[in-house]
Amino acid sequence: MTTAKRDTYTPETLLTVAVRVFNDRGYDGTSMEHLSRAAGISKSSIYHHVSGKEELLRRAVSRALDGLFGILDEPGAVRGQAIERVEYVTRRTVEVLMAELPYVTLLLRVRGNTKAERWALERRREFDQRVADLLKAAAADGDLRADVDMRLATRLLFGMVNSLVEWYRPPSADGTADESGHPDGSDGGDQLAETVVRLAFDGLRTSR
Amino acid sequence: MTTAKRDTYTPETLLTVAVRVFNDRGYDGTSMEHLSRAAGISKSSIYHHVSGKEELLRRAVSRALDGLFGILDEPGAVRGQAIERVEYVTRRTVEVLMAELPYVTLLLRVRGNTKAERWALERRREFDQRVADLLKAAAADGDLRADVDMRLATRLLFGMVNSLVEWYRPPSADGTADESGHPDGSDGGDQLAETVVRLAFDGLRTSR
DNA sequence: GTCTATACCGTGATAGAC
DNA sequence: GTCTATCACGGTATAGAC
Repeated sequence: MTTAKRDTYTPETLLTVAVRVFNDRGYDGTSMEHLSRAAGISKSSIYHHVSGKEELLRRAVSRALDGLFGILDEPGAVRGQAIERVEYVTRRTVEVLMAELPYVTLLLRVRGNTKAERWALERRREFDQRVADLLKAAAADGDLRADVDMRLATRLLFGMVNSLVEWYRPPSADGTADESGHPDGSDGGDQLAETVVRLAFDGLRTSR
Repeated sequence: MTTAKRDTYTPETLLTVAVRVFNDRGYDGTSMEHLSRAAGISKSSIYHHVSGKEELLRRAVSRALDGLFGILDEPGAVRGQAIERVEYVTRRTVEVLMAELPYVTLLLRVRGNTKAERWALERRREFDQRVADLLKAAAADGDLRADVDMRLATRLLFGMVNSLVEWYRPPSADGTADESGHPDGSDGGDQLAETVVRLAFDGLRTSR
């Protein structure tokens, strides 16, 4: 915050490194040894900043959940027709996924083995439920197809949206083409969110 | 195979148990101790049947991949209009996911830390590529929307389809209602595959 | 085919010097 | 704030008796 060059770690900067490794090897597949090598400091130095592996996980999923729940309080999510709110939340969820990619990635992969993980799963279900309620309202308005259960529709919608974490890679900061195997959006920037919404709501087929 | 009651383990029956635990705790989060307790035999007895944890993983993802690649050789996937073949493969993928749920679940969660995992990832990409080619053909026919890159469309389609492993639970054998938190399809049986196809290709919105 | 006992190593975490 | 040294534990895997 104060110094220009951060040469020493804070819990924040350490988190950045840790989340990257967690996403690479999986949380359970990551040892403190792995983290220490990635951070360039010794194992014991890590314990100077955080209480252990699980605190890093807690901080990471917290950040992801804050981003997602924040959407539900935005004007576009609370005002207007249900169908418009649904599309808004969908679009914003894609945007939050892109903006907080590593944190959300970790959140979506949590299994529930520890207390922090179970808490994360519970809050995720809460978020899904809130969105499912929105879908139900839009269906009641006659704006979403009546032949499909809206809980199922919500699951499939999130399945599509959340899959972003498996393949989306942010454009590199220096205009260089990203050749990391997983290509980046290739849609020009925020266009991706719009594409996802159109595909989810209007379908893959040629518009009739 | 020969005896009616299997009281002793074979690699096959052991695999059934192991895959369940892997999916529950994550592969890396599962120790041989966990497996031995779930199987009701000692750790060392497991090594009598399989060479170790990774062989169990290899067998599991193999089975999943066989199921998926099998689809591409079925008549419905090789004959007819591209758009029809795409819908067929999509529907069948859902069905294979349901039929081989635990195995495919494990496949879809593989991270790439070991050789077996990297091989699985590679074959998955191969399958995705084959389907992406089908989508491109259907787009060239003018049957899929021209405003979306078909690689992106394939990813989102698989995102939706593959999400099944996160929430679909097979109906219980004894007709009892499934109250396991994650409700089962609730769509009557094979209807689910049809619903996914309709949602993916025609969208969530009311048909115009 | 299953067991107990054990080898051996990597794990998360701590102590204490600098 | 970082290090080296060390601990107790749990991990995979093996040996050999029954």
